[in-house]
Amino acid sequence: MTTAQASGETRPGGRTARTRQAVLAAVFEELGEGGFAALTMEKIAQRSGIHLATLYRRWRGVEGLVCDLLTGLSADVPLPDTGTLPEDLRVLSRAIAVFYRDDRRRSLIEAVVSAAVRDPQAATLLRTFFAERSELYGRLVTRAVERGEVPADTDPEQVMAALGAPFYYRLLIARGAVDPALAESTATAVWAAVRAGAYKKADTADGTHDGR
Amino acid sequence: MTTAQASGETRPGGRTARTRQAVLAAVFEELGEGGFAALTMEKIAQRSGIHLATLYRRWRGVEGLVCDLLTGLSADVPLPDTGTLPEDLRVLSRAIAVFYRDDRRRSLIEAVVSAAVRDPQAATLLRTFFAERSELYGRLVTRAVERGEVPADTDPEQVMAALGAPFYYRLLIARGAVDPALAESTATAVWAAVRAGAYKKADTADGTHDGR
DNA sequence: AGGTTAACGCGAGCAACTTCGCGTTAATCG
DNA sequence: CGATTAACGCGAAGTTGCTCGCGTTAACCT
Repeated sequence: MTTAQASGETRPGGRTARTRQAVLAAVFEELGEGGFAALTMEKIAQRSGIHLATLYRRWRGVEGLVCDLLTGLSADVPLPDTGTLPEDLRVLSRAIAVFYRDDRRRSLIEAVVSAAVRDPQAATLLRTFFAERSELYGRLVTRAVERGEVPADTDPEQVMAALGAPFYYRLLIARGAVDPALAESTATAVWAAVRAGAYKKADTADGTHDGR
Repeated sequence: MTTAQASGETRPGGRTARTRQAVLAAVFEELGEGGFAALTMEKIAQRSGIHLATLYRRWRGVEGLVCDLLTGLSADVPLPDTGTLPEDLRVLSRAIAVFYRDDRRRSLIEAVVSAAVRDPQAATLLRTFFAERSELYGRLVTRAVERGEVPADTDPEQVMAALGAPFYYRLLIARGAVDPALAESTATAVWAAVRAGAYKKADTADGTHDGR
């Protein structure tokens, strides 16, 4: 009891981090070849060189793996700031389209959505992940409100959901390619809808919008 | 060889149809309680009273079951015809929202999307199913074009995709309830976008738009 | 440097899912 | 009405996926 490390300490440095990186890299590459359907624990073990039992111990299964990969997916898409909302929307929309041109990223989203249907833990992760993104990119809208470009009670999160929705419809339902045309039409549509006041706050609840 | 029924004939009448109906009903109810995650072949066998081996023989697995159920899902949503496109869009949007208030329907869509990620056959089914629906409800837009309400080269299928997208985003990504507010904002947004000409045909291809 | 103990490698063992062969039931037709 | 044969019921066998116990490696601390 003289030592400080005592009982159940976690040990994140060195080897642990290295195996994690190797495994997640293997998952990402494997997703590129055959998608989630072909994603077997055994294949990942082979490709990463990490033993099968270790994978099950740390990640429980393929659901856990893709979830971990999603959280580690850095926000490669920068926050646009062109000065006007329609341009910001267009830039962001194009960036999303480019983002999903990569089969590995596309398959990753498919995988997490599929996992979320089966596993409540994955569902929570997915929800919070996109909520954070919506909040982050919602700054575009907040700035536009401050500039007086759009109605003052425009809800940034609704706008960002509207911007993303067509892409995920294309990915998951229509199951077609995410092409530049989709990016353009989506940006145009959202801008028109925002101007028309389609995304006002508290459509369902009444009152108490902050008077700041 | 004198008989006409000869070799490998299928036999759709009577018992076969009855078991199919019993099984699909069991799947539908089971989806209501616990969703796709809790959908086990054995549970369906118990609830429907059909033997496990029969289920595997006819449907291969849970993916096949939910796919069959989707195709049998009759179009309960009628085609609106109020006289103006914005009203038609609003009525249809509300109908979709009501449609997905039923947990069984919601879980069914989740299940098929999840299955489509894993099974190419389910993916094809999903794509064609929604393509047919888009084509069907696209008549709303075609009529509006004929009335001169919207730009002549408005693409009906794009409009219908735009109308559906926010609901599936809510269902699959945000994983929240489909509330009336979503229906209203979606209808308003799509109408504004259509007026702004966001959904013109052949954004990606050049030239040769038909001169009628 | 040396001790302690997470984290990993390894193979066997367990459990759930899926399929197979055969006998039985009930559509379909002469 | 009687013959034929899909489709189904039944239990057992086969396969896959996952877990467990134990020995080994290498971080972390003094």
